[in-house]
Amino acid sequence: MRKGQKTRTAILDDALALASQIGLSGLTIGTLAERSGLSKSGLFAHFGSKEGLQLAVIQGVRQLYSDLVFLPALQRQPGLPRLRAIVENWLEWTGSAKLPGGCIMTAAAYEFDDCPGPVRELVSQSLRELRKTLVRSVRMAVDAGQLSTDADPEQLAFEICAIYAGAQLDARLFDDPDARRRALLAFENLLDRSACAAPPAIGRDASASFAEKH
Amino acid sequence: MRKGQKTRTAILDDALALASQIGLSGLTIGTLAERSGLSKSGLFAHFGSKEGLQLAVIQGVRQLYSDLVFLPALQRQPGLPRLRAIVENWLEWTGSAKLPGGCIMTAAAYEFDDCPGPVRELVSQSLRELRKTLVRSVRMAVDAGQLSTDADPEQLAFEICAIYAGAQLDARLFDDPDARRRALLAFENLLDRSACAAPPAIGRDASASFAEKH
DNA sequence: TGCATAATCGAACGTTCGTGCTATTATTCG
DNA sequence: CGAATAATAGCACGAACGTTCGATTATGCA
Repeated sequence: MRKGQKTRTAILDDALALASQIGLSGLTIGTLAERSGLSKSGLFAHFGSKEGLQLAVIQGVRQLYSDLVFLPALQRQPGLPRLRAIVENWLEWTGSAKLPGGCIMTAAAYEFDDCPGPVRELVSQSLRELRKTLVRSVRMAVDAGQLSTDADPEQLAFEICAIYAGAQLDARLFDDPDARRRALLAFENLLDRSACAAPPAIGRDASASFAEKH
Repeated sequence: MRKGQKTRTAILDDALALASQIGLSGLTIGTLAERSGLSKSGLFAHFGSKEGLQLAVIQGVRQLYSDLVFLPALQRQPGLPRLRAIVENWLEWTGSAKLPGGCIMTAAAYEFDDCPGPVRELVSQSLRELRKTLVRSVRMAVDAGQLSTDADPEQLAFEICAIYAGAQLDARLFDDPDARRRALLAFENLLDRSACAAPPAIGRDASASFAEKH
């Protein structure tokens, strides 16, 4: 790898950490340069503009999402096990990624939702893809007979995303250590609702047991 | 009312609209002064500092919340009707308030969740109060026999907040006109889960009918 | 009406912002 | 090794930032 690429990667590592704390627009070339041990102009040359830096950060986040959330989940069986893995990985990916200030993508979504431009577009597209992945996972679970055919994949995917966004707030704004547990419980409640028409009698015990274990 | 108070109120109106689009830290004294037809220093004198302006904006949002979401809901019977009113009002309050760029409080929550200081504290405290109000409303519904005694008020309140946060993203980032409908559906699903142990047989029809109507 | 006081303005401060340039130092490869 | 090229530093720029202060105008009450 060329030297330039190496420093660019190093810069982005710092940029992700910084952006997770102060946001994408709060991210400043001066402070980032100082933190990375480069001159302002030296750092600037790597991205061409502040917007270029912001886009690079988001691409970095996408890469991390992929590596820490989706790829590991592919090891699990399609359907419910994989969907559960995605949600579990998702809920702790900022920890694994050593991001000191929570999910950059979610914060950017709220930050740029009314600021037209390439950044908003990239964030929007990224989250749409994530949503599609969730929808597909739910569909697989339905096809595998693990969720009821009455389940509404789009609605479920929406609610899963909502749970994630809510968990972020509880964890970071309220400093609530129970946020993850609460989110997982909400997720399992979601699955219960769409559970397969089970052997009559006390049919919801099997899926409810998961939430109790965690 | 003194003249000063009047202009201060006018400034805050513009500030709320602006902050809803570009965020609390994006909000700038220069642009706000221009938009309000005041000089920078003239506007500055009303708030003493940028942080003072930000705090005033959040106080303004709290006032609007109160006027548009909670107070009208107090007209309804305690319990489920009031809880439903809160959620419905909440989901459309930014529209009623003519805020062009979505919910300032939610955006501020993600913006400041890692930035210690009075702003973060005020946002955090405001959302905690909102949460408590929801918990109380759920409890009333339980006491009134409208929700099962098995219902977990804290968990329900968490999920309601999550739904709201999720709806914001769908509406503003995805420009999805179905966001509100989806959110209300998620809410009704939540209530279904905690529905009272009903006259056996097909006990979930009464509460499900609401979602179908909307 | 007159006077104390409140409200607003204008200009300036020192910083920091993003962004160009030109030079200089490193790295890569024939 | 030496030449071509990549990578970085240094410096400067205009603009905008939050903030201060003294001057000026408008307001409200005796």
